[in-house]
Amino acid sequence: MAVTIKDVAELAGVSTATVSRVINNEKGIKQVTRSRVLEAISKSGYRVNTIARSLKTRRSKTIGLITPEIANDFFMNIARGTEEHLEKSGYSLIICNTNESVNEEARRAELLIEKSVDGVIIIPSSNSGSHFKILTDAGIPVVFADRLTEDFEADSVVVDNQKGVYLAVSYLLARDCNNIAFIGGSSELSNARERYKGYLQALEEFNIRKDDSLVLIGDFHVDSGFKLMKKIMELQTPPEQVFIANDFMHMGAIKYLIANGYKPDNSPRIGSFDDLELSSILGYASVTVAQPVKEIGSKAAELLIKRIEGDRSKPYKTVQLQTDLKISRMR
Amino acid sequence: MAVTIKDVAELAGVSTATVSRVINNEKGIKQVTRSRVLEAISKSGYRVNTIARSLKTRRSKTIGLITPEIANDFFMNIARGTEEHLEKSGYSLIICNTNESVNEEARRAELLIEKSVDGVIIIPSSNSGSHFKILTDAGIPVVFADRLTEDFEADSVVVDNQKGVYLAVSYLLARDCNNIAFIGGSSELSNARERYKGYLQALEEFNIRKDDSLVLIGDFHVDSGFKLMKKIMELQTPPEQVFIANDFMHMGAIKYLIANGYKPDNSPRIGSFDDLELSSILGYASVTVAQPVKEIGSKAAELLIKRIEGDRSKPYKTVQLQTDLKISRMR
DNA sequence: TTGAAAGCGCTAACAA
DNA sequence: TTGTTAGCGCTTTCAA
Repeated sequence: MAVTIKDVAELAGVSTATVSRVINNEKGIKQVTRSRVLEAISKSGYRVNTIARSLKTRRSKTIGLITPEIANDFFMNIARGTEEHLEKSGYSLIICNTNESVNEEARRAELLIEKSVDGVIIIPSSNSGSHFKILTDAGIPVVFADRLTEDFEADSVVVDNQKGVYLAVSYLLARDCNNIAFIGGSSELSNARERYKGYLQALEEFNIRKDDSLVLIGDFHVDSGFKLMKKIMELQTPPEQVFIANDFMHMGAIKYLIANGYKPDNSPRIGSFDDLELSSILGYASVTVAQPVKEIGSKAAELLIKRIEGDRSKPYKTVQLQTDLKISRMR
Repeated sequence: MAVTIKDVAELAGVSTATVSRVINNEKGIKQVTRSRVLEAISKSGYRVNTIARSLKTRRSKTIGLITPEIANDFFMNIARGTEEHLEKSGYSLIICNTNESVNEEARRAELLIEKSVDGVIIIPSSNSGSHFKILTDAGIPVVFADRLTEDFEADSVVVDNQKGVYLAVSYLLARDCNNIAFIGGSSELSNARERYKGYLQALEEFNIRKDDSLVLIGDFHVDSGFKLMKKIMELQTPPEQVFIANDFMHMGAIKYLIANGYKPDNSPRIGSFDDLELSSILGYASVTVAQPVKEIGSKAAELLIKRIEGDRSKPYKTVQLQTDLKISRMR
């Protein structure tokens, strides 16, 4: 049986209330008493029982992260930002993997309520978020990260996807090229939609008619990048540039090119969203829209803690982080 | 204020004890009573408060994962395996990032005790594990994953590192080559040591004298792979093969080769531990020792749950998973 | 500046 | 088969 506040109280010859006060660093305690308690604590090897504390205070100092995938570099960089920030404020992180399933999202939300988490950060796996209402109904604040849903509003941290792509594509258009394919993601994802908008916006600005055969929609996974790049290379005249809307599809596309003997100088240049370790070194890259991934996570944590510890009634707040255009090289 | 077991009891016209029994699916309850309670539960929107339950039962149904890094593909694949397994058994996962710092490891262990986790899975960041003793002292079972420590014993799940490398290197030696460099990791890490042993074992078997200029030790990160590959290519006569002991250094090495214009046919072939998405496609790879990453995590979870729910006094158990040798192609 | 005591929501003897 | 009740370890009034 572990040592409790009661043991400490006896040892120090004070009441449990006093021990509690010392633990919580309250003031209005005589210095002598405090040090007597502190000594009893270290002598006895006392450790708070946060479960008991939570039951009383109704705060678990734990927050949940609902993510479509746990073994995913991008999401886990968000998680890292979150964890670091929370850590500083004394919160722990429960990670829930949903495998991109809405059902799982709902189940995990339920579970997190039962765990009495103080707040939840969600990277939604689709457009629908109404199943997260149970969280706010239970009084648990929610922050969306990276993506938004269409039917549920909350605080959120996203990147300016449209602008990022717009700047990249128009950079390319302003140079040699007016022939840019686009490999995008499902319209189920807000960020995929925004990125596509950025592409269209750039075309429009340069008075270029959208060519439907150059717009391909994948699912943000490696395989689909591979397949769609194949489609592009099988066009009668492949474009000079291909803009790919996320890193995994980018990876797949490069795999296709390499596997089929397309060297950087006899294949389209690749513009992309997200940094990809090897890509620029391989020599296919033209431009890259880099996003502040960790910051998405830390900012989300910041927003969430503000909600938890501060005013919950304020209007929802959306933080939009800016991307960074990196020029690799042109043809 | 959330609805409690008491509210449900009143609504159903039974005692709280009965409600508790229904919630916990105990038998020996009249069918009528059970359904009346169930109805009251769904009508009232009752949800268990696991905090209160934990305080009473002294089980939090939560386990901690202490990992050197959270945004790391390898570790998070372990985490994924763990999460999936735990999920099925009704446990949640608190993830703690230690940034490869022993101090942080100790801090996080402390924190996890306060959180009353039922068990902890640790991917240690070094040889020393004595600071984890506080966990077992507090009655919390521990399982090491991927690596072992020298001064603290516990259940563990590792891969047969030595054999994996031994098989790979001797495969190479049995073919054309007797000229294999080795890029390894710090002797602070048990897996790095084992892999090196495997290299030595293979050399010995083929009666090849170890050439110290061909053994380079890095830190398992990308940069060090880059630098060490550079060193190798600057040798008077670079070796025919280089075996690289982890995926990040492998990545770094390939980066170096590409950045410096070494094509697959004018550079050493690369044998490696861990699969690397692009490597075999790029054409540098000779052999790869693939490890069952997710399984490390799920097996660790399995062991841990057994300890938690079963006998704690049995001798420590080490599960050694086997690797898989993948032949890419020879020169 | 300190202590007594109630109670957070649940489970588990024990009694009926 | 069900109910009564004590209590898990803590915080927090309220009173002293």
